[in-house]
Amino acid sequence: MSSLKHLAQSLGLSITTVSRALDGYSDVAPATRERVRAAAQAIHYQPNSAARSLRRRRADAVAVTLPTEPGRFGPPTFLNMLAACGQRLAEESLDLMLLPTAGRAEEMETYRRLLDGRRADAVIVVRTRLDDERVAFLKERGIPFVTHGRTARPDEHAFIDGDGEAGFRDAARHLASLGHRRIAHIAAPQDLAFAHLRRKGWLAALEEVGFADRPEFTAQPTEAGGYEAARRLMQQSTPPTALLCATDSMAIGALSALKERGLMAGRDIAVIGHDNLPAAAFTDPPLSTMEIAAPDVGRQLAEMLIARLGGRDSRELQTILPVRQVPRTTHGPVN
Amino acid sequence: MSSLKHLAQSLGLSITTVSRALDGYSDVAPATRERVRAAAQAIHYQPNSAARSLRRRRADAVAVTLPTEPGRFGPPTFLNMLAACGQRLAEESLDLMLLPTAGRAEEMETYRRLLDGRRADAVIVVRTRLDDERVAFLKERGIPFVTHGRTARPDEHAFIDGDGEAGFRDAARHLASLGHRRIAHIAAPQDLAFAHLRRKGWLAALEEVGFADRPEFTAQPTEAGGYEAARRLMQQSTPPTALLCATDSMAIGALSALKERGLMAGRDIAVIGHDNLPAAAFTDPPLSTMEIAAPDVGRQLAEMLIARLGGRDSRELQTILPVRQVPRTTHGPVN
DNA sequence: ATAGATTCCCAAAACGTTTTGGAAAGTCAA
DNA sequence: TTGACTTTCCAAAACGTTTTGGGAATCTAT
Repeated sequence: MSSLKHLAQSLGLSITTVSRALDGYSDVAPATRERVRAAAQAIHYQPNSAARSLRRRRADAVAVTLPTEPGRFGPPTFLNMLAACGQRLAEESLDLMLLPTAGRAEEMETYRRLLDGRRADAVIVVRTRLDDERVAFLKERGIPFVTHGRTARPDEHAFIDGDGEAGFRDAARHLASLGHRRIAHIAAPQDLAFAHLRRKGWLAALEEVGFADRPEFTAQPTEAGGYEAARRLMQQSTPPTALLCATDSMAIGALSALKERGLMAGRDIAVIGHDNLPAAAFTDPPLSTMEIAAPDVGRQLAEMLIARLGGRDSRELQTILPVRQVPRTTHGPVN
Repeated sequence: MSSLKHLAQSLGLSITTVSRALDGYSDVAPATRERVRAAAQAIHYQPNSAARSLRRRRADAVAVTLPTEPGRFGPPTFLNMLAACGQRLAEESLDLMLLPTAGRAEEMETYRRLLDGRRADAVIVVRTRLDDERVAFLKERGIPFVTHGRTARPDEHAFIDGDGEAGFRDAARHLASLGHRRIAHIAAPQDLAFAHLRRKGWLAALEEVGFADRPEFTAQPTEAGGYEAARRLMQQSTPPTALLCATDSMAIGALSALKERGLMAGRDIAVIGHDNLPAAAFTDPPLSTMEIAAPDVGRQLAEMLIARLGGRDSRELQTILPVRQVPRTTHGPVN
């Protein structure tokens, strides 16, 4: 059964030598090495991963737990990011494990099982919350990890994030410069770090230009959430003239609500989203939005994880990516 | 280091007894069993997964390879399906590994590494193609697997799929009954099984009612693809009065192209998609579409995988889920 | 009291690698 | 020829489980 043993027997060599030949050690004669390699190739030899992990004391796997609280989904492009990340990890022969969890208790349980059982060497934290118990747990345990999005204490761990705060500040400023005086924010739940920062950027711009009126509504980061929020905001006695939405999904919902009230985005009211989803270019009218100005967040995330596994200090691994405005039609002036 | 050894020492028992106590064997005294369990709980004992896999000769993991050919992405809801699948698998303590691959050569390489190295016990095949070398490989190797979508020979393996053929047949029939005479199909690449079946359903309905005119255009299953296809189809001298789109993403792109030509979907032309994406309810006008009439495809997929791992015959594991029409506004009559 | 069951436990052998600590043979300098 | 190096190989010990095949008490039935 044992493949290495098999190989050794068929070659008349010891297991040790075969192993070392395949790993390219210098204490095996070049001729032998080649002979072993050829034989290994011939029988499609692949070291048994469990045995290797056991001996080398590492799993060669990275885990990402996926909170699937009902009604809350990540952006549709999330899988693409994971895919890019996984591809880079694969180059280091690290596998990506996807661990969906429902509810926080279950999530911590999963973490424990994972880490006490040495099933993964490192962890990716997504849908990061401002105050995130997962981060606390991982720090305490000393497991390498990178968060996608910041926590309230980002200086204490590795993370990668877009500069949503600047993006929303810039967008709100721009709207103000176009003459908007009532710039509303359609917010995502504020325990999520990205949602908090985007709101913060919006708020900063409003304070800056001295608008006391700061209409906002918080909803789930989905089309339905955006629809509901826009409907509510437009019901006010003096409704906003601009809607700055935490995500494109919300903006798409908002567009639909506006249409129902006979308003045309980009003419009667401004709408801006965030993410630049593929669908955003095809809404009616085409959605003005913003996006992280890096084509390969997933890959960079992987890179940081690899660095972390290689012992790099987490304080050197804190990336804030610039956010680029993608103006289309819906941000137009109202007056 | 060895945790089981640690436990044994601290309890004054043998490793064997501790192991068997935790596994609930009957040849350990109830009192001892409880003592061991308490101690294990106290130190958060989790069996080392590599050691366990090595000894039990199974990885307790299921792999899904994710083709990421440029320009082709899965539907945005794909991650949700995987999450649901992973959750069910977790209940059987099976982990889900996500292996993104670019290009088919790399994909087969990944399969080999995975299976020769005994890294996964079973495989999920997604983005199934009509003639799929992955399926051939897995069948030859005798690895349990389930495909998401059928191949050209679906009777020979386990699969789960929606009845896209019936869905598109029904939709086309309905359009014909509304008086449409030129019902076009916006198709996805025909090597993908789902795309082939949907086109087949459309074609069957047209043959049935005797329409000789069968306008169609094939594009990538994205908004951009749908946009391009719609534009092309509408340029014809006598353009179609209905667009049956392989996916909602394509339909969203098509809507945008129609709007540019001043056409209002649901009044001037009919549009129907497939998937019932969250965004489909919020397009303008709201998109008529269809969806798999099961809320838990991911879970069912997991269930089949588990059955397969339990030795169930693959011929008993072939699920075709009915497709339900979701009429909204865009399917309306043109005359 | 004794043979046979039953209950509770354990030593040791796997599983398939990697790595340690040599050993044997060959080379070279004196 | 001898001693010191090199080169090339290998036996054995891990890594932490699970499982096999008992063994020693204790209990039951005669």
